[in-house]
Amino acid sequence: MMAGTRVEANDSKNNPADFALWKGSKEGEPAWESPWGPGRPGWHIECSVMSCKLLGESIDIHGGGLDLMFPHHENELAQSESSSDKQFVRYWMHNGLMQSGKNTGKVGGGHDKDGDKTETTQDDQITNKLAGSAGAESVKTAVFAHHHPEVVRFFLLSTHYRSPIDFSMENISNTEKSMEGFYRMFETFERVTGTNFYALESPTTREQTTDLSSLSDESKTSLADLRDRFLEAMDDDFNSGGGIGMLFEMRRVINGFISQNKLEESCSDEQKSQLATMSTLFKELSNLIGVFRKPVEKSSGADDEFVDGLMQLILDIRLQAREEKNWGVADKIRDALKELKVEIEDGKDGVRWSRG
RNA sequence: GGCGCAGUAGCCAAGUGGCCUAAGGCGACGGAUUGCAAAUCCGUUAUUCCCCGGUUCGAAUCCGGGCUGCGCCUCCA
Repeated sequence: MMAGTRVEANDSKNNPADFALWKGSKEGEPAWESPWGPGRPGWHIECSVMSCKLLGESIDIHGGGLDLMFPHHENELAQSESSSDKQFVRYWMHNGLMQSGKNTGKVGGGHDKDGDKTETTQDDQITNKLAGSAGAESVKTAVFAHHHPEVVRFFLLSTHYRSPIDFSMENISNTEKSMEGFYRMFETFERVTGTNFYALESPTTREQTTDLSSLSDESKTSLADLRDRFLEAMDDDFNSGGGIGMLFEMRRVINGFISQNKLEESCSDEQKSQLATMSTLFKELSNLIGVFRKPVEKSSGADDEFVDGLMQLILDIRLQAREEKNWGVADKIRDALKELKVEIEDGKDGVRWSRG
């Protein structure tokens, strides 16, 4: 590092590489007595101390944003090892920063980069909120108001942790859309087997991995291959994006099994059990990255008795119209409901509806 | 100015020397299915990986030089 290239070298330092271990406290700040007067630990000390106290003098993995490499992690390393005389960290994992197309900069940090604010989009508003001082709390209000945390998690995992990720409502919506197919698959699973996907007991260790021996050779081979590739990706520096690709492929295999054998129409006990095996493997792997562990609660009043009653009435009328081949009325009802963000699907075994 | 990260299809994104005539998702288009849709399944959608050189039998992947975006080199954490 070239000391003092951007900021004047500080005269009070004996060495330009020196950094503050202890800071004098300002008005109103918590302070402790010390040989140098009332003060508090410097930022780097806080982390060294907490890490040492809670995790020991040596730890396996230290994570953090790329932006903290210098000076924070380097200083932590220097002081921790000077103090303990032991290796502080075995592996450093630095994640790429989240950035947002226009108003770039790190999201949720303490810096206030003033960009030219010529026009304001929804993304800008949210980005501005994220970059504000309220930090984590505003992330919650801004993003989680529109998207379930599971979607946000999936979004973050869809790219490699070391890569920068572009934050935008469009990108998150895209992720949400891509995930709908998974939730629909779980619903189909329940219709076919009569049991809930989330109730499946899936293994949590590699040794106990789901036993695929009851499956046909074809499904067994493709699923085992996808499992191997998933684990290979995750073993390779936590390549969650690569792993997620395998999850999508497993979805296709499972949906294909359901579709080819017309399981929605009739399903033998053996087929139910095979479907459960496939889904268990899917659950095993997806749970590894922390998704699809528990049901996502419906946001709108899906279990509202009044709404249910009304919907039942409307769908009965539409069913009658369809039986009389009165497509005009049937389609009018479907279109009108769509306007109200209620989706209708005519399945083999009846009509399904869902609020968007 | 120094150091670091990134640049892959319309968009998102994996792949970092031969398995790449480059996963997967979204979108688009065709087919099966459907009364029509929706959902699902099948197929098509990058001879090419920011640009220019080089190394190599072989490069998206390595090296050199550009261009572009971002981070750090301040305070705060």
